[in-house]
Amino acid sequence: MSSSTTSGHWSQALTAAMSDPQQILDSDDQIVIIKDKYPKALYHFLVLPRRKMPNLRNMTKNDLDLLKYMHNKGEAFANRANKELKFRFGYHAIPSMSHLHMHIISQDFNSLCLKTVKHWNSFNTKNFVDSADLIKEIETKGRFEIDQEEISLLLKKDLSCHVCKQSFSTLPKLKDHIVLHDVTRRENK
DNA sequence: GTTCTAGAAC
DNA sequence: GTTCTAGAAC
Repeated sequence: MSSSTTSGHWSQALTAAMSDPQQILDSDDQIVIIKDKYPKALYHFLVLPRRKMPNLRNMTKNDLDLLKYMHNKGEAFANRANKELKFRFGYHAIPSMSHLHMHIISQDFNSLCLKTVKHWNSFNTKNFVDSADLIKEIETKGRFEIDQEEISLLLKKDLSCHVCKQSFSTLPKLKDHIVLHDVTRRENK
């Protein structure tokens, strides 16, 4: 069988991971939590609903209960993993992998797997949709809107620090800079 | 999503 | 010469 058949294609890897007991960190009847295979920060996990969910812009109020459940499970999991670091919980507006997944990611971005401009911007522009914002917008407007063209431009735009907004010409320079910030922690004392 | 690597940028 | 990005992957 070819490796490019649908079930074996790279974009289906999350669906495969969900049914691999060795990869499951936590699960219940509604969700599964796994490690991101190429973590972009010290702590980087994914919350996946067991049932198939539409993509962000096809969500309706009927999906709110599960979205809230995923959010709460994600926050609890982050608290268990590390109480010092600041975390964000959210979805990529333009995801590469199939099967809806909520990222749980600490804001240190200290990782050798973070290698490209697109990596950086996918977590630090409007391509990263905070779970709380998604939920709020579906509650108030009944749906979530995405300007795909705007987002794909953002992914290529110049790099800037998520803490102080300083711009950098290359990713290595930005990575050298962000380690200087201690405000990736929850309390900046 | 990643790997590989050509050639642009420095 | 080295660093860095960006496009193909059959």
